[in-house]
Amino acid sequence: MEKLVADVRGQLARHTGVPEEQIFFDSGRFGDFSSMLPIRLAKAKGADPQQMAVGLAEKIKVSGVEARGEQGFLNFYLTDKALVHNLEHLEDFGQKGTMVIDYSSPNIAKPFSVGHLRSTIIGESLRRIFTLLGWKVHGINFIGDWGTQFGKLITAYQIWGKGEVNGIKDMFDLYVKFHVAAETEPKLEELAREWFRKLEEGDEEAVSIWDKFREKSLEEFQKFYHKLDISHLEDGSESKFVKKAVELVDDLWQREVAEEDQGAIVIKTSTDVPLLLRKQDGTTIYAARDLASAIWRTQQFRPDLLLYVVGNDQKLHFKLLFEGLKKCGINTPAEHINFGMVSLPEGKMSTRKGRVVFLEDVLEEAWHRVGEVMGNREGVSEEDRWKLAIGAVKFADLKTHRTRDVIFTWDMVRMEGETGPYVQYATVRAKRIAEKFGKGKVNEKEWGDEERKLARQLVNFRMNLLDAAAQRRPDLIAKWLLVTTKTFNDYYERCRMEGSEHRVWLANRVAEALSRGLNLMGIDVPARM
RNA sequence: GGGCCGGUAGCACAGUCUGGAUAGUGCGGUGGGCUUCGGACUCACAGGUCAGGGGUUCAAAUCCCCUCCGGCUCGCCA
Repeated sequence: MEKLVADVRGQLARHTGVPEEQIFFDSGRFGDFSSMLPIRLAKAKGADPQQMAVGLAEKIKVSGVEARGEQGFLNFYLTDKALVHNLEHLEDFGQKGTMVIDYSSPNIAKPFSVGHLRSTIIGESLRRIFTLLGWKVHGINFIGDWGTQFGKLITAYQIWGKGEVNGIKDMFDLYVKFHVAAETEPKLEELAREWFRKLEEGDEEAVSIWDKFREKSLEEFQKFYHKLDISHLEDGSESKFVKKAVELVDDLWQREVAEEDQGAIVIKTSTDVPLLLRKQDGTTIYAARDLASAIWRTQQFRPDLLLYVVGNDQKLHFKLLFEGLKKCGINTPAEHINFGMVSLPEGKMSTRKGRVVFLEDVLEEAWHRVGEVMGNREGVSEEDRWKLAIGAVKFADLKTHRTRDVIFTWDMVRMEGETGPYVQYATVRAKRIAEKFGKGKVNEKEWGDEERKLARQLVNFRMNLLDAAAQRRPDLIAKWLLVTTKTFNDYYERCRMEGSEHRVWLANRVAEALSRGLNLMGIDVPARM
């Protein structure tokens, strides 16, 4: 498909003199892809757009593509034969480079909320998308398990928590208690700083308490990863880079890449804010560990690309970090894959104010709602039910434009309309047809407009996939899934598959394509629903 | 105050990069479709000053400028 598009673009460029990189195609509505180039050119020359479109259409000779001049537009239609060929090679991609994607990266001692979900789900989806495209992808979980807040936590533990910390909720209570008490007892902050310094110096007691917190938190995270089917994340915890960060800062200072400023160590940047690496009290801050980690990643994996799936609120941090990386001599392209922040109708989420939605509750609600829709339908296993619940949650999160802020409502676990279960339902249907009527047989000669429309939509997958990868936007795949589902449902409504080999064949292609698309969202297809 | 992002139907959103064909989709509302290859489906209708104003253009939701509203951010947190 891309090859055909590229060929058309090349010929168009040759015949018009417009550089290839200025030729863009719209896709979908008219033909398989289309261009408004004739209108632009005709305008410049004062010619008639439609005549120009027809003239250009005659000049484009790409096998498998029919060009038509329509209302001043150039619309390109794949021939039936080309459509079939593409349907049979929807997933052939060559080998690409290596990349490292930083995603999920929750903070320990804090509950997993719907806010943390986005990085995990978007990152996982990107990992799958790039893997399909032939990239070697390393997913890194930069778990937030270091920093001043652990000094606070240890302080709180010493005062109120002895021996009674069994889960994240307990840790969080300690954290909240500390903040409340610190308002009237400024000494606590000092104590916390002291404990953090001890921790960073490897003090036995501090480390053992910290270790306990860490272990309990990770246990809880693991539960979610299992449930969400996240299994390719490598542990790249922040704490692993403490020593490296300390050494790095010293080294950068000696080499005068970093400099002292108001008692702290910083790297100057193009903005008026420097990249702060070490505080006045001599302890490092997370930027130093981020930097050390990034350097480690480039040495360890030799990647062509570094991706960081982290929220909008850290845009400035990554701008500074990437500048710092360059100054350290790392020239690997690095991108901040920012995503929109989740808030509640009442306002910003705040765990401390109890204004937060926990992931656990969302999954439970989804599970509950699947049950409501399911009624007492038979043949739906426990496993299938979870696939639907998870499908609803993941799809709801992935379908909005990546960078857009989202307001959480319980619509997230809806089961009808533009939802995961809607797509899953169509996929199950298509699969059932395959089970019942077999593989069918390809025969495009029997195609009518209905078949063509469906085939076009399926073939469109490749362009959407490439777009989604290029823009790092899983939501584009989600959109494609919705349109494909709608197209298939429409087809299903009008055309009987039974007794028609070529239609059964097409239904098989639908089942494959939808399953693949859902897989890229991290969503499984249930056997029954 | 500076920087970045957003404002499209009652609600949630796509479309903005790269101006162009009738501004789309879902939820909610109203009214239809089961002699079913699975109704978590489907069809139709109602619903729009594309925040407001100005500009560029044959053509603006889309590009430029101004204003208003909301979010994020602006070194010793992560």
